[in-house]
Amino acid sequence: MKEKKSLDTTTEDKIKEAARKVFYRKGFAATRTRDIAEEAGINLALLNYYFRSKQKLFELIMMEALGGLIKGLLVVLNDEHTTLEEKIQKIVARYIDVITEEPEIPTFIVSEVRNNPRMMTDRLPIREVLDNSVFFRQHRAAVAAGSISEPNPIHFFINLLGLVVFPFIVKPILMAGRGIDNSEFNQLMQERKKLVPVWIKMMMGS
Amino acid sequence: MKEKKSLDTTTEDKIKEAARKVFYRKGFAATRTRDIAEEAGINLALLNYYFRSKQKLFELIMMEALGGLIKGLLVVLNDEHTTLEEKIQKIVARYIDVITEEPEIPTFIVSEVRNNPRMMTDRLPIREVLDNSVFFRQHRAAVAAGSISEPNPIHFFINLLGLVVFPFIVKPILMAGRGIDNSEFNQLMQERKKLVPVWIKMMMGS
DNA sequence: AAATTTTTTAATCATTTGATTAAAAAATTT
DNA sequence: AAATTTTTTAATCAAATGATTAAAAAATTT
Repeated sequence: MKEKKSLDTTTEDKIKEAARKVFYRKGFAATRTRDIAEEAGINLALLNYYFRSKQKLFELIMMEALGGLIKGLLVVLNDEHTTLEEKIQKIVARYIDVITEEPEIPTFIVSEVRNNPRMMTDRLPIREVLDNSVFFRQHRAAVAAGSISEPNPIHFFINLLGLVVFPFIVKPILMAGRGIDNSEFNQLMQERKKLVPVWIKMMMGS
Repeated sequence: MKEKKSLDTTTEDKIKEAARKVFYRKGFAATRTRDIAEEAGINLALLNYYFRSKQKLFELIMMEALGGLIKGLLVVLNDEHTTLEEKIQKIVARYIDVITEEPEIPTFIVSEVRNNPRMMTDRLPIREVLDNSVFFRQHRAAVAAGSISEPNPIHFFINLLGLVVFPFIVKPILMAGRGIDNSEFNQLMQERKKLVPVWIKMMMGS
């Protein structure tokens, strides 16, 4: 019989959280299993004891990261009771909040997908899910009705996502290159919760 | 006396080009010096003979990449004889062309700057150069005149850059997740040469 | 063409790194 | 509390990897 013994956290969780932190910050290739062990304050062998290998541990972290982001998105995207405009507001606000909590996640995903693009496709049928979403049905309807001028949903989606995510991707450059510190950056992102939906409306609207 | 003996290319250049290719694709940490040697078709020891170390070779590639991007930008940004609007058009068109030639460069830079943010600041005084550019003088003038509604130049610049660069960053996701192939992607980017300046005007204009 | 310098190669080193093992320690069951 | 199972540790392995060396080959100079 297995028992939950969450005196603080279990060893397994400590390792997973340490791995997440280090992988997010440095990526798979630059991460040493010893970095993770040290971060978690455990013996190196425990990592392999609980997770078999660095690769396996990494895949777990990556799938949880992708899964978390996508699941949250789909809930909003498939809400039958909100307008397109409301969905945009929700997506923007939610993603800015989620990524503010874990600012390294976009670069982490982008970097790792570069090395292994099949990661995205092999496990999740993104395309079908997106195309059949309420969101894109509403988008097509808006295009047909003439209230959205740019007909290509790819441009629409890239712009929406880019205006939200790109600032986090260049955050290190902004912080190093301009004199922007963390709280200043976060304030800018909070501003964008209101700004991005307005901008999108201005851009894509007729 | 040194002689140019460009029978095709010199060994040194072969190594540098191979290094560029491999570093761009896989990043510093995931690149093995043996990968570079193989790509260049040379003996491994030659890499160290010509460039001392992997690290030195990498820094050379990175500085050339950054330098190329920034130098091209500054020329446009500081042209006294073009309007703000014309500058935006030029920046968008130029960057889309340059990055289309070398689509991996944005993710390369973003990934590596994450691991070493001081790379950006230590060698190039980005901040001063940007703030004193004709471009931002014109931007401030446009804000003062009321023809641009969003006063914060950071938002302005992030949006401009993001609308251009972000698609390339998520290109692997688009190609894997959606059924977009290379020529389709490039066509979309060519479309954006016209679209982005219009969008920017709609977004940021009053 | 002999001498010298530059370039290239094969072999090897020393470290790093992911992973395993055998034994100790702790927890759980009987 | 003895036996068993689970968790943790220290030591070590084998492969990968950045770098060096000494010698060979090629090019250049004298």
